Amino acid sequence: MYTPAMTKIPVDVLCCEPLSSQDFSATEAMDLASAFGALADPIRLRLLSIVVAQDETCSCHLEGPLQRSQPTISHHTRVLSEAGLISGEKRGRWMYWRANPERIAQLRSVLVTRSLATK
Amino acid sequence: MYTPAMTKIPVDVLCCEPLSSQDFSATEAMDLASAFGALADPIRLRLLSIVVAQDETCSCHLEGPLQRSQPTISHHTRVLSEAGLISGEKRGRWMYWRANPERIAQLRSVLVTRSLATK
DNA sequence: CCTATACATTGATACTTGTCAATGTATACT
DNA sequence: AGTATACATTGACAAGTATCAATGTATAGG
Repeated sequence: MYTPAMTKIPVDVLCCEPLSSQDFSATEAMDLASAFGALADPIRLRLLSIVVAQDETCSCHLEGPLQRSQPTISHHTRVLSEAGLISGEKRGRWMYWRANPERIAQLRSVLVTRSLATK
Repeated sequence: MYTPAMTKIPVDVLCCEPLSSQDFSATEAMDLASAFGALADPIRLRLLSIVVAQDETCSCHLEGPLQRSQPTISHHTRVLSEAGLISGEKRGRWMYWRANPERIAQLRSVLVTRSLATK
């Protein structure tokens, strides 16, 4: 609302308190943003959901449920892996993927509803 | 590991159990992916961190800390708003932003380390 | 060796995105 | 009315991305 008494108050006070500090450093924000970027694709979200739900998941069993070609699945596992969300181990001809709970928990800890400084 | 006894076992058993169900529907994954996409930018992460830490945040006090032009700030608040992560209210000439705790909590609940089905 | 398999890489294409200058719009004060 | 302010929108451009066909690489079995 706007009352006549406010008309003489300086603009920055009228608007809101100026911001003094930031919770994230620029580099920290870049790392987290790229990790969230790995989750910013429906195929990768469903892929991660499958990997999390299972102890180990073979790449060969992702193409079917996710309805994507082998190179595309390989691309998505690579993105999730480089984001630190999953880790792969090759045994024989097969590639096995596991979720990285610590990294997932780190992203979860960022999604607070009070202040991101209390992470 | 690979033992001689395994050599006669069919490939799909050797590899791992085939996947039967999926935790996310395609449409559900798309909604969540776009929301995570809103977090996939360091400027927006820092912007959200500021908005969460304060009761209300005026757009005019974001350009300085985030070192971005006014149209760019407007763009990012719009992306976060359309993702449901923040809500804006215009009072007079100023735009005030608040965090949406429910939406943030929804994203947090997706980042589980056991099974995404138990969200 | 030779073939088949599982996955990675490359190349190409269409689409999306972050950024800002320029411009538009609504509000507030004179 | 006229001017200044706060923000949104448009347009343009460079950079990034999701996808798959084609190809490369390593492993397993005959």
